Amino acid sequence: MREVIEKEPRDIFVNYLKGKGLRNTRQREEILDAFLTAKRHITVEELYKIVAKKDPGLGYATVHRNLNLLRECGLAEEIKIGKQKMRFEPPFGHGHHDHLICLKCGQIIEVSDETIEHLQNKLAAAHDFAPVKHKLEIYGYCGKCR
Amino acid sequence: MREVIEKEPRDIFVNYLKGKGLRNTRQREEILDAFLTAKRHITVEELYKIVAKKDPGLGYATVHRNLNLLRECGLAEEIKIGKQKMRFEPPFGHGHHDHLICLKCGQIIEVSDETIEHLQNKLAAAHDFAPVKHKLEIYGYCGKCR
DNA sequence: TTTAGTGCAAAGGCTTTGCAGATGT
DNA sequence: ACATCTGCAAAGCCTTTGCACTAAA
Repeated sequence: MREVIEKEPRDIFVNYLKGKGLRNTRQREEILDAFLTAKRHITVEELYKIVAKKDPGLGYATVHRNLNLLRECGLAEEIKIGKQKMRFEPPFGHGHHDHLICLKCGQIIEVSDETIEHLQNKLAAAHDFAPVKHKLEIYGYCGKCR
Repeated sequence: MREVIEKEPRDIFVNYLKGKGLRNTRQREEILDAFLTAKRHITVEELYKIVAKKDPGLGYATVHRNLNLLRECGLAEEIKIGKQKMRFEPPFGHGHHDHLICLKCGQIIEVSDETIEHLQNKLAAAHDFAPVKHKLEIYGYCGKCR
């Protein structure tokens, strides 16, 4: 009676591939798995090392190519803080991208609050904008570094 | 009777230089001016072209070096969206870093709302965190692209 | 005059691309 | 079978660095 709504990251990816006539390969599975399982904010190099450990022949370029696909379909987002390397962020908690970021030690605390959904809709409505998702980053100092 | 509180971007920069025993040069002035005057989210190349027009001998490396200083003292922030080039964002509206970003055309609408200040303090308080500033990005589709 | 800054060019570091062989569909 | 993928290595693109000269303080 109804289509399965694509909700799981894996489904989103597979559907995206299908929609573009792309194929699903062993390497794609491995990279997707590693990415989704990873700690937050993984670098390309970290991801490469993880997959290369299981699949030593896998190439760096393949990681890049697939990370680009993951970004295109909305599963990966780049973030860069200060001089740190670029990192890719997996989709946490179904659209919760709210972070407290320590300016000193770089620690990132993930938080969540409903208020922001309302705020999002309110701001969007005021600017003829259809919101899809948001990202909130609060910079400051964590308990240890204060 | 009282010190001038460093508030203007220019003062922040000059004080930062002083504090580190660095010098103020013609090139620094030009780059700072161009950066502060620039449209939002300028790329290194765009900034280079602006200053190089006024001062043809000025080198690319100098722009980079000074952009790094601007970042170190908190005046410049890197942002990257999708496959776009890295951009540097000047400090707008005294700490307002709230954007509506169109997923299709890439347009960035700057917005501002007080609610978020409260939200920031609330979230920070709940995690033993001392907030300094925030950045909110709402992704979606603008009126034209909807 | 002393030390940091600049410009240039070379070096680095990371991402993308070209190609031949491998592999989903 | 046919078009896409992969792995490798080369090419590209920015950013950073080394050095001799210039210029703030």
